[in-house]
Amino acid sequence: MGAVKTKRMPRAVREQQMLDAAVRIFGQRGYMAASMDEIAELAGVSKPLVYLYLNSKEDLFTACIRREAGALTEAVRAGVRAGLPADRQLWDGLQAFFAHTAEHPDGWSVLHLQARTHGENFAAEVTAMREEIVAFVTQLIAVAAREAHRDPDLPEREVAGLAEALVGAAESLAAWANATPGVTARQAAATLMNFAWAGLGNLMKGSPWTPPAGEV
Amino acid sequence: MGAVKTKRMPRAVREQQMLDAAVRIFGQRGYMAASMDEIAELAGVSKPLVYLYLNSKEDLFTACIRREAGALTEAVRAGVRAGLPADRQLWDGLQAFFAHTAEHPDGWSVLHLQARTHGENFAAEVTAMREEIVAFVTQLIAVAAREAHRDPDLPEREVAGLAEALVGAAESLAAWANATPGVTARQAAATLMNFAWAGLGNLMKGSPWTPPAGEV
Amino acid sequence: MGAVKTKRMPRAVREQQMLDAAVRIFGQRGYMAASMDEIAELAGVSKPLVYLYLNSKEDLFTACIRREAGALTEAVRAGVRAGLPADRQLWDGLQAFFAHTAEHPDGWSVLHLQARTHGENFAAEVTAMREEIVAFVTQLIAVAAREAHRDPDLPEREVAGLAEALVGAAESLAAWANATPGVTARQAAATLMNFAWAGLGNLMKGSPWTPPAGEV
Amino acid sequence: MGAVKTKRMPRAVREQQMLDAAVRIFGQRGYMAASMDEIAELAGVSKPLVYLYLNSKEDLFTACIRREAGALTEAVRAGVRAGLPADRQLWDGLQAFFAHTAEHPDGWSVLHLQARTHGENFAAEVTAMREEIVAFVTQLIAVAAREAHRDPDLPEREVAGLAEALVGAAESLAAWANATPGVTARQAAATLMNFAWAGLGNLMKGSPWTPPAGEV
DNA sequence: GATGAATGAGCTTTCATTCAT
DNA sequence: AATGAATGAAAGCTCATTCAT
Repeated sequence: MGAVKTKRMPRAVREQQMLDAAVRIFGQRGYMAASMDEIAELAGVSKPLVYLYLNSKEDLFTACIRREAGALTEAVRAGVRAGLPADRQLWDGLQAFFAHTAEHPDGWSVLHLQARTHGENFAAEVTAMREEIVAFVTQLIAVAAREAHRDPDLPEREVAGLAEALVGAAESLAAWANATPGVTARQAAATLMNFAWAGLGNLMKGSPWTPPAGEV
Repeated sequence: MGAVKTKRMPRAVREQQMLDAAVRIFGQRGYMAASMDEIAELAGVSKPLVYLYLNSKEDLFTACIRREAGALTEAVRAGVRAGLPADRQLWDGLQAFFAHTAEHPDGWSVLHLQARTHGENFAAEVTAMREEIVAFVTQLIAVAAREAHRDPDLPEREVAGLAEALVGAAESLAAWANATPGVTARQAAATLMNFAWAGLGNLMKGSPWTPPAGEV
Repeated sequence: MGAVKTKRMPRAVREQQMLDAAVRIFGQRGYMAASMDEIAELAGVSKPLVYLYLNSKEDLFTACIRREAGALTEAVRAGVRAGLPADRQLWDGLQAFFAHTAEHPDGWSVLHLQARTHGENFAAEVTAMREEIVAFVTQLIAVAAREAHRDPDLPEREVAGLAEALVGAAESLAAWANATPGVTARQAAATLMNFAWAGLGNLMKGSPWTPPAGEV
Repeated sequence: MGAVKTKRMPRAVREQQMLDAAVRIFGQRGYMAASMDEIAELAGVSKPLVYLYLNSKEDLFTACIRREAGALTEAVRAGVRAGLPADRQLWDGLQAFFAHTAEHPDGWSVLHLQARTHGENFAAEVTAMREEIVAFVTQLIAVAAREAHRDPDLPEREVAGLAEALVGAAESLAAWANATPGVTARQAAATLMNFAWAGLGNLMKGSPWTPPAGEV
């Protein structure tokens, strides 16, 4: 027959199907425009089952945010190896970040656009993840400063601002790379590394940052 | 007295009141969660009048976007004087940008968050404005390269990516500055200039970009 | 310049303009779907003026019905000359009726369709006119019976039913003639005369009614 | 007990209840004046259920038209037996028609008044049914002509006009019979048969059409 | 004689959510 | 484990109607 309506699956599996559907719908329509009807239909289940498992639209959306946030941080974490020089760690992390967002546009839409536009509660979920990433970058900058024997230390707030700017630039480039055909994750990462590490000033003088040799 | 229900005003005035109210509600609630009832009430008029003048929720939102986009670009334009060195122009422009977004948080929310999350038509309105700004920055980078006698020229796509990153970082810092008490527009602009002009690498070596002397 | 907005005209003229517009809109859109806005615009005046002169939507519609009913009965009356034989009077009246309805489709729509579909009050207005016409036809039938020396008289209710059927057939043919290209008022009248005067039975036997000679 | 709020019934049943209510309200108030609220209330359900099952006001109205049109043609069809003489078939059909319209005044109002006054789409639904009936009558007239050995044949357009007139007269008499106390379906049918078959001319001469003998 | 400004009331439609099985 | 049947509440939008000039 073909697309038989598969029935009676364990709860964990069903839940993932529902989240898959929800992320897709939320990512494409937006939180408010998404209807529980559509999500249930895409998930291939009845609406009451969605409510039985996920409780409410709010809870469902929160679950989506959490899952996608977890997946993204996990992808970045997996791309970075501690112990390497700071710029190498940043380079690896950025590549992982751009690759993941390119592969999961709906998830990225949920995190970057939808969650931030529909109330403090949802925004807070993303903020938590974002702060984790900002903290990682902050610490990388501090390490780099130490590696460069910078003295005195950069003021803390200054570092925070720089990390914020770096992360913001990355988020923005993710959208740009997704929207501009022919821009790969690697290119996006390289552009950002140049911008961040060498700075426009150095670029002008012809001394850009260069990707580490011997990479895949 | 105070908020007396003022009556019978010319259309142009009423329209501005409605846009004021709409920007506030849209900025705080989001496009979909905003109700025409609430907007009308905040504007101090009945709903039919809103429809009579602004036509529909979509048209009202578009009108908000256009007005706020115009105000923002105008503010930046007014902050920059052509003829000055590129870094000075960027510095002035960033200060104007951060000052304006700090003073009009709802307008900024409409442009940066709401308009991009609710359909291509709205997003296109913002994209138009954003491209204007990106073009301005792109040209500044090109001028800077010429001033620095960079040879050969930076590839075009590379410049586009850099401009994109710079603008993205600025947008991100605007939100950060608004949310972090004690961060002024000037400080946000300085952080970003450092990041962009000197680059993290130079910062590490202790040679940051410095604001031009003799400023207000 | 061209369509200058003519201003300040005597009340009677303005009222006719309004009724013209109203008949057109009511006839095409229907009573409920017609909006006072549209009528005022088509009449070239502001809405308050319509209310000043015609009072309310209901009154306006009633005024339309009365005017169009008057025009129709007047047209039929003008087509008939008393003193002629009954069939000649009927033939003349039918021609006048079909000619008038063909020339005033919106007015006919108001009378035949709209007025009967929107409440007893409006329907009653039309019924008054219709009864006048039915009475005229009833009397023609009675005259014809006398001319034919029919004995005994047809029962009254029977005559009423026949008149009703004749008028109903005429109304129906009016719509049919308007909708069927190439059918003239004269042809419609001839078809109905055949049907009514000769009857299908006679038609079958090859003895139809024939239009009176020496006509225009 | 009585009108207990019966709950939880199968969809098909509920749909019929909704159509019953809708025909009643549409028939009495008219399409536009009918409110979905009122229909839902009369059907004993909530408004969302009406929309869930019938989709929209337009679709609901169309469903009403279709159901009532089907019921009417079915009633007429059931009243007529092929193989009998043409006048007998017409006589039977008319009786069935007048009986059905008398028993379902709201349905008849929907078909005859409302559907024709509110847009081409609705009118087209009725026109389809009406054409079926006109075609039936047209063919009866043709058969009658053959039975009477009429030579030459009546021109086609003439027959069409006659059928149109006959049907129009029937429609008109239906309203008249409903509104005139004491007029039965049988009497209405007899009046129309006289009018149509004998013609007024023959009636005058005292040779009316007579109902077939030995009828129920 | 004529109008720009304004509104109360009501309409169709949709949605998140629950009940009974 | 799963669903067909059902709804309270609210949203966007329109309309006949009036006020103040």
